[in-house]
Amino acid sequence: MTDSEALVFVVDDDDSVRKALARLMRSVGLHVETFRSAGEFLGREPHPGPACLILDVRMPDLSGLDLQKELAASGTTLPVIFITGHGTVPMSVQAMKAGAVEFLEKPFDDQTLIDAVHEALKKDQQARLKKAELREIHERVCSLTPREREIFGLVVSGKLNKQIAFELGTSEKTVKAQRSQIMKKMRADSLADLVRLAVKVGITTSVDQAS
Amino acid sequence: MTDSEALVFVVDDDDSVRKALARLMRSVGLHVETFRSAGEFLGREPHPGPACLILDVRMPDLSGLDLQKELAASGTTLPVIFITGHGTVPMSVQAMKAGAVEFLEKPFDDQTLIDAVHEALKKDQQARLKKAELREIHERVCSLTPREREIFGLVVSGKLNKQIAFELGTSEKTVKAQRSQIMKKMRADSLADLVRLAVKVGITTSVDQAS
DNA sequence: ATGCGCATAAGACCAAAGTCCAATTGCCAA
DNA sequence: TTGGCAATTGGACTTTGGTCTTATGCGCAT
Repeated sequence: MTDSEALVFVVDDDDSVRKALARLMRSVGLHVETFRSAGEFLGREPHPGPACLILDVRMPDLSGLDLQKELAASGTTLPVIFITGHGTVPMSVQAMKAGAVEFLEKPFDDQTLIDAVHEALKKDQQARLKKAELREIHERVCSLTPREREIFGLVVSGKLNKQIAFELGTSEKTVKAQRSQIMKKMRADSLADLVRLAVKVGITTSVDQAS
Repeated sequence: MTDSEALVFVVDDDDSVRKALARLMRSVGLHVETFRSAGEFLGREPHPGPACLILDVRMPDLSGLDLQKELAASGTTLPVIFITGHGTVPMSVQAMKAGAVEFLEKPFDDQTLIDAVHEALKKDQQARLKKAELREIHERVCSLTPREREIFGLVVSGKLNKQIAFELGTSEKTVKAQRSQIMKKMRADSLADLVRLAVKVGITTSVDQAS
């Protein structure tokens, strides 16, 4: 699985900045794609591999902070590094609160930006791995029939087959049959595995006991 | 369980600022304790209830950012709100990276600070609840004998009693006996519960299967 | 030395879970 | 309409887990 290489997006309305950043990134072996506006960036199709975004705060139309908000709202979890010529404290605080990896004022040290980019890419890679794992599990959950999903929840809540049967108004036999179906479909080798899968996708039918 | 009330710590070397902040906090019904230096604050004993810290960045001796670092290093997870007269972007970025709730420049809006304090207290409360839960579970784990802990790990990894017995070179009978001891001591009503407890305290003996 | 906790283990027994096979019903799609 | 699939259930049987009781050997502390 040679997944595509790391990619750095640069969004800045200043041509020379874009060129300089692109050169810098390429000088350390990173692929770059540049955009002159937030809107232009939003038009592109998603990148399959690890990526991050270097973003100028001040831009015509949509500002960098607006774009960050936009991305978050659309569920895109791309790590963002801000650069700015005239940054203010409130601006940087807002950006960092919204999850920015770094907020750099021009002129900045090249190495500082490169370090930030590496950190951002690493973060994205981890997020992707986690997301992929969750998607995989979720897919298995989706392969369950509605009834099986229901029983799934009851099983991982620690209920006995007979209890489940009673609650659902069916027979214990049925529960057993579906239970093994669930184990197959979820590819769980043991109840312990099944519970862990349920925890990962946040399935908690029963009352999560407080101390 | 009437746990003690919320408490706001203020650390600032300026007398008038301390007084003003104390008055502001009291005006919204919050208890306050003020300190004129980081060192003085570090000398106090921990507060049992929800708390947060309003911290001036620039102070003689230990700066606010240093104190924040100090606290983190000592395992204290007190939410911090920074206030400063002459803040810079790098300063605020550092503070936010280190987990600060807010970073405000003087003069700031009273309500903004109050909102931040409430947010910080809420955060601390949640952190305390989570920590208390973990401590409780950890205590139960500590009540297990070394052998029981070992079996605990194997049980939640999904192994059968007979497999566990084989791996440990004992008999299945023994494993069963200790297994029920474990369930009692951990106060788990089912294997599912036990697995969830194990997940919470990060017990993963077996290979955590990747997709 | 005497007792206690821990690990060990056996027997007896029951409850629960898993497996294999077989069969029925109901609904959707070809 | 007819075939297929999901959901349902039963029977028979094995394996596993859980409980209770009882008992032994060991090391540590009083």
